[in-house]
Amino acid sequence: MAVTVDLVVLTVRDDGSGPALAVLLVERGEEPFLGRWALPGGFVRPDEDLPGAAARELAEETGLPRGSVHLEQLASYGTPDRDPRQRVVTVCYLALAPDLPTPRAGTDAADARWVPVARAGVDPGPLAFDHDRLLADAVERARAKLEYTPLATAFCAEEFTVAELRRVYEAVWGTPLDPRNFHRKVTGASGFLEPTGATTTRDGGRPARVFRRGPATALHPPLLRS
Amino acid sequence: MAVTVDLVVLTVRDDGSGPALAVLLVERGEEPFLGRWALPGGFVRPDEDLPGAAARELAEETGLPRGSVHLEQLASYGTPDRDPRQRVVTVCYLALAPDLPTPRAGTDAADARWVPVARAGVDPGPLAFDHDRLLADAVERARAKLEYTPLATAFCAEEFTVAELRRVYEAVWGTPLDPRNFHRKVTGASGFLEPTGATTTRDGGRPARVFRRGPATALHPPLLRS
DNA sequence: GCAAAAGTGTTTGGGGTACACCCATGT
DNA sequence: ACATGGGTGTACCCCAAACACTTTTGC
Repeated sequence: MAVTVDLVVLTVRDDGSGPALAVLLVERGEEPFLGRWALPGGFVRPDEDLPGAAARELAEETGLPRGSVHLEQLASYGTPDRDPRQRVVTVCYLALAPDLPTPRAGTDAADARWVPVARAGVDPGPLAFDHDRLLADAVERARAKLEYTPLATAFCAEEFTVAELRRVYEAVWGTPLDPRNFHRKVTGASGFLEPTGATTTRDGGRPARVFRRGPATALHPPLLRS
Repeated sequence: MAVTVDLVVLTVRDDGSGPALAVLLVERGEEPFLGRWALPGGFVRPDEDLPGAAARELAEETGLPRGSVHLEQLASYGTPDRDPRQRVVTVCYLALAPDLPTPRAGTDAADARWVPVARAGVDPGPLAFDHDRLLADAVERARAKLEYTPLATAFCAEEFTVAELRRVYEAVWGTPLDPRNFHRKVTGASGFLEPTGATTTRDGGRPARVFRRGPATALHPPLLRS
């Protein structure tokens, strides 16, 4: 029985009509499902643990330093026929990254690119294996986690403004938020944001204060989608 | 590489000082960790999926009909040295059951019993493998899920009173709750409880209305520990 | 009657939404 | 001066905590 890790790498990037949630997909260069789009992933090696395997695959696909990406286990999938070659149990990981350059294709992939989640699994057809389901589960988990954890900062650069953080929430949830109330809520949640003291005018208008993520691991009170 | 499922089976039962959260443990009858207490579990067979393997192990250990127990996947653990025999990745499942008779020992277990979670891993020493960690993760998940899902009903018999449901929450969370506000909240959450029309005086005092679980899958609004 | 538990009403405070308003910059 | 976005103040509403109070049984 083989064990793999699959990665749902999400980011927020402009898709032509404003910031949108996007997922990293690779075009398979081998059978099965040759030519189909799939989540990046690969086999767990005998000497590495599960988070280690996920981090290795992530580094191979994105070339990112390990510390700059949030990585968290989601769930495992092991239907006997999910891989036609042999019995494979896969452990799915969720990775959240700031807007990255277009990734390079990994060793066993023909191509790799960011795809808006609204089009993934639809536009060039369903994903390989059961990856449509993995992706749907991951997106729902990410949406829920933004409510009660400071995870949205994982989509931002190290330093960011409240408006940039708000655009992350709006992209992931797909809803517009009131800028004034959003500002009050996130600056009021203790440990969520730490002011750097700097300001920026990169968004135009009055200069915005610049923050970095604070030490909090949960949001009190939570931000609700309502 | 081998794949197993491990089960954290939780129930609420009287431990001498009122209702308390308890976990099903088995005494290992084989090496490794012979004589130590552990979570029930076993290898996934080549022809069964992960939920199927969990349900089979659960039935072998408790003898319960499959429909009466809530079963949900928690997480996977695969540190290379967690089993001294060979590389094993385990998928941990959480099962919630109403108060059951003392279970029979399974095929490869010397003994099986309910242990209050406060004593598990402490009283006769640490559990086998990394099961202390699995248990801690599972208990935290169960506590969190009671807040925003109707899962507490899985600890109750098919028909129950509001007070019985409240004692479940108090046992799992370890906090006393105001009976009046609790009553208003659970009866007000749409789809949580369905009245049967019957009443009972098994708790003494004024007769209590009897309920069964409703169709809701999430609680609006949630019950918060705060 | 009295104890015990079920269930309801009422007060009060905190947090959410909606939105008016002011602030600080670029052009 | 004006547009643009940052940030604050405030009124209103809903819900949750706290607790007084009524209801319905067993003994």
